[in-house]
Amino acid sequence: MAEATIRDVARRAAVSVASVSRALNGLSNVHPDTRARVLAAAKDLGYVPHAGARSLSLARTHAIGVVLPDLHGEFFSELVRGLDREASSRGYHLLLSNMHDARDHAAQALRAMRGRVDGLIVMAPHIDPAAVAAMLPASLPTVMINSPAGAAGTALRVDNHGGAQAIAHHLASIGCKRIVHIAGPEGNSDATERLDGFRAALPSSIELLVLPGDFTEQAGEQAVAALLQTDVTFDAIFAANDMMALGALQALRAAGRDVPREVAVAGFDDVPLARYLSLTTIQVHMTELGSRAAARLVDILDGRGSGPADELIPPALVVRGTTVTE
Amino acid sequence: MAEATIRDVARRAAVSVASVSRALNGLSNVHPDTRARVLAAAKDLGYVPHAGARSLSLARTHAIGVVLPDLHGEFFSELVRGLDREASSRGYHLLLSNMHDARDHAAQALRAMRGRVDGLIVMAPHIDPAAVAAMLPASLPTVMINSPAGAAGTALRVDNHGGAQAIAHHLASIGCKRIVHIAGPEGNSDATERLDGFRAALPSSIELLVLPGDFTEQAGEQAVAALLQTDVTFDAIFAANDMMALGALQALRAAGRDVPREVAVAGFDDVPLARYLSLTTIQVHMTELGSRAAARLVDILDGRGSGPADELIPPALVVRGTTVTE
DNA sequence: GACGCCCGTGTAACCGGTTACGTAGACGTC
DNA sequence: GACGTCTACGTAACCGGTTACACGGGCGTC
Repeated sequence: MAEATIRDVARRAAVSVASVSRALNGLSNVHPDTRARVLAAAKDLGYVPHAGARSLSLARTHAIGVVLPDLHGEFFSELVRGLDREASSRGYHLLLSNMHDARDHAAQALRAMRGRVDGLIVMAPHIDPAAVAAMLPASLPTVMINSPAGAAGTALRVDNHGGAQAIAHHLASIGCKRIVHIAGPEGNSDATERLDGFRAALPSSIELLVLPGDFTEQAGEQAVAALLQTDVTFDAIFAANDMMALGALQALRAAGRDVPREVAVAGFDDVPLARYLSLTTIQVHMTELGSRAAARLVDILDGRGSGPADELIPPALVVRGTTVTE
Repeated sequence: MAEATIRDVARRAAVSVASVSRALNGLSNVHPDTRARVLAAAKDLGYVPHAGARSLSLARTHAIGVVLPDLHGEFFSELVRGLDREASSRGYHLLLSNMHDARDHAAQALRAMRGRVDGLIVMAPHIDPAAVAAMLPASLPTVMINSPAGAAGTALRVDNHGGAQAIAHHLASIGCKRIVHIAGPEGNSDATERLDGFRAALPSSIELLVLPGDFTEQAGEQAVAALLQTDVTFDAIFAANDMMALGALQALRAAGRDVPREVAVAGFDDVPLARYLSLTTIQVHMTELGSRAAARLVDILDGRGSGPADELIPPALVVRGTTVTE
């Protein structure tokens, strides 16, 4: 049951631990015979190096910490897939840690990473960047994903502003005049950037009504259902994310409104569902965002460090059946 | 830049490292004054314990390794969400490692876990359980998810057999006579169990045609498209998973076949998309599977070990618009 | 044959924590 | 005042690797 240690191997091969270490790590200054004896002994004992001990003496864990908020569905899996793909191909593991609601719990989570990982990838669109920076264990290189502008360390961000602009231009081009925006959670930087970008690109001839939301499908549905009870008229809905747009679609369908003829609908993210339900949206390639972030961090860790320059991931407008007839 | 160590704290508080350790870990035999001095020193220096060193001396990492095959979309995120929820609530982190295709790469991945984690959660429906057992670093408690029957250690499995039976009964009850099954990848235990269960529950009066597949949407679409070119007739399709069922739906729609009137379609998994596209399927609650697996493992690790008894997660039939008119 | 060099190997310090064990001092008891 | 006990604390070993440094022996050179 007890695992063999390097000393057990040394004993069995009748050499010192130093030689075992050298032989196993492929250093050159080991006599072929010795190496063979060591390899044989290691095999006999089923020896597997203890990664923890190794990390301690090398000061290198070959793991990167990933701290994410409570993401839903595809968004999460695509991001993690991208992170994992890049990390594992470059010899790193991923240590996952969800940063739930509470602020101090988050600090806790970040601190716990010290000595466990070589670097951090943090996504915290709902937390003030300065606060995040303060929580980071110094000396852990960090790449931020979609954090509010001006965050510490390297940052990769989706171009929310540009994406929302693209939607604005698109809706304007198909002749919408009275647009409803369903916003994301208060204080969420993705949400506010989308609204800002949208507002900035909208011709003054177009009316804009902003409703509160929280990124959930339910919020989108309820907001639109409530709106339909009033006598407010509108010919387009732009939701701050796809799930709310889908909720909006359901409410419209339930009320018998024709999409896109009476009301055009657009979202943001391009979750896989969007394709099925033919939702016009902004494609945010989460997999790529993930792999770019991991690549960036690993570059830094391996000393190929490209400075702290930020990177903006350009999103693409995907026009589908909820804004134009097919 | 360099992080403070426990010895730095000791120096600053003018006590020994032992006292620092005791004070920080809340042991009782420390004088209040000493504890206060230590706490102050630690705070001044921004001291954060080095988890790696701690693990080494305690022989406890408080991390659990998660080794999964290349899962897609919701399936992955739901499972990980369940794992994470349970693990983090009980003080454990998740160390992710995708087990891609290659067999020896998998062994590598598993071995690399030694000294990094306290236990493993492994999902390997495509690998022979004996082979997996051989790859496991002895002494790492392991919980298998959906592995072929008879795997080592504790195992949690979705009741594929029972789920497929439910589909068989359902299709029979709505009068289907000639059913096409689109199978999963060769050698995948989920896939074969589903087919076996289905076949076993099908009355002999019903014809069954089995087509090969690989769990991808494309495979489902192509299989059905090809089938439609022939003069084979059928009134139902049961795909081994939802994604293939969705592919099948597209092929049918493209060919103008009426679902469910001409052809009933059913899948397996109940991915979120299934609800939107109104696909009849078997609900596999991945989140629960994940949290149950994590709970099981943590119980073992914390000594609350409930033996190696296996657990079967019962799936539920969800009847929707692709088999009955709404 | 003395010297220097290189190769292969072993000894022991080190990474940063935890903790068994020893001990000094305060206190109580007879 | 000798002795036992208890409390608070320090010393050093230990977890399992890596590696700087020392060293012994074989070999070539003058």
